[in-house]
Amino acid sequence: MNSKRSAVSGAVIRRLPRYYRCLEQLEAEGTVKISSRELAKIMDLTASQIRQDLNCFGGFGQQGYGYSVSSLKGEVASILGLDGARKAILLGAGNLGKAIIGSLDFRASGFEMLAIFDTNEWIVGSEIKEYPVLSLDKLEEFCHQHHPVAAILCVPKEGAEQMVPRLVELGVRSFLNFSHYDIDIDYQNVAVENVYLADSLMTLSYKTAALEEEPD
Amino acid sequence: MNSKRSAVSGAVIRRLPRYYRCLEQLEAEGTVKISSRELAKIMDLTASQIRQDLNCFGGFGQQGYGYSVSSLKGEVASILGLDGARKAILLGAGNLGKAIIGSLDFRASGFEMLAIFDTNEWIVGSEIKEYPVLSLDKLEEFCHQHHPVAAILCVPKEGAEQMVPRLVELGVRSFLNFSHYDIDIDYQNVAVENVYLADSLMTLSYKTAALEEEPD
DNA sequence: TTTTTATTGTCAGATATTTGACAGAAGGGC
DNA sequence: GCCCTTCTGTCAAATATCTGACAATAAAAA
Repeated sequence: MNSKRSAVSGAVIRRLPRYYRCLEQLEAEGTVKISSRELAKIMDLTASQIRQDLNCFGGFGQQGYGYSVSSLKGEVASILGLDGARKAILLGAGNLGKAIIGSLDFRASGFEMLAIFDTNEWIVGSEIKEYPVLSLDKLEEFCHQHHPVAAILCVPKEGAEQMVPRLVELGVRSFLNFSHYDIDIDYQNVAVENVYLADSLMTLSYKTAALEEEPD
Repeated sequence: MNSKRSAVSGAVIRRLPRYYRCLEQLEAEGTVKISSRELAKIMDLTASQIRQDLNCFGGFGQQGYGYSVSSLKGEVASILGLDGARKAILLGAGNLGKAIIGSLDFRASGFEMLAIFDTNEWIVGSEIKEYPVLSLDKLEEFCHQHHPVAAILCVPKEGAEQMVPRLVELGVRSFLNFSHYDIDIDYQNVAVENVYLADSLMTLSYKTAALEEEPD
């Protein structure tokens, strides 16, 4: 089933975490089975879309019954790679970096967070939520020793611009990018997930303005 | 030109902030004019798409010349409503809330941030980056007096679930939602922009796993 | 002033994504 | 054990989005 991975469209992939989240909650509520129709109602999608999305990876359902919540959750977790423990580091221990460290569960998302890097000598040597804060000068040394594959960039644009080639050189292959630097530059074999918070705020501005115009 | 607003697809709207960001940088670099082809190269899109995107709102270019960077930037700003000052509040002064307050420029994104609300009595009464932190108990009083139209939700899922109807009741019409509560529930005349940070991390996990599988 | 070149706005075709329809498999009642 | 109902997997049609092509137009060059 995983062999199809490359053929799966981005639209489907972006929905997977939401499926997972929803299944997690259903399981917590004690729901044992669910039909595509019920799930569609909860998630505000069409039943057809859900069946088609899941079928990109395999036939997890059973005709006349539906899907087993726990086993489907397991399948989605496996597709997303949440059962892995890929080594990751975070760069930039400012407000945003601290917020990310504090609010995301790396383990539950398939990563093992190793350390936080920053240039601020005042916090280097301390710990943030169990993770050591190291000096950026030690990046090379650290990477050669521990080989992290993923990096979370919570640094300003200029920082990211300099950091990305350096990290790629050190073997980091995937980036969660919170800076406003577009890592669209196509490195081969590098995965990027951009989160542009400022863009979201502007999109909200647009939507708010649109509301005022036509309160239909 | 704004009359077409409702007909514009979401795909186009989500690209607008990136256009704006790019034009801002070009202007800062002193670029006066730009053709769709040049812009396409910078943004890694097709020239055709750029021309079509912009034409949703009006013909801002000039044949044989291209687009004036500064005037196009102005047009995009106006489309996004960045020239406005819509009153906004932020709920939840935890790590994430502080990070959002610290890293986003509300004024530049069309909003006027009025205040931050939290339940933690230790910080109520203090200020975070010029904005007062108020008790959630004062929400009704505050809203009746100042009429904010937008709210940024940096609270946990349960908090958001309770807060949204309360805020809608108080006249808040648009939400930037960082909680994992899906405000898909269709209130009429309410705009929502969801930012699911945990989803982004899972998506990165998927992409990282995919890299390992086929390093082609 | 005329010609050449650059570049837009627009349209139609291509591609991607979503939806609706239905055959066939599995469960549940009688 | 048989029938009825439920529900999946899949296919084809509908819709949305993107791309390539080109006439029309403005600037630049001659």
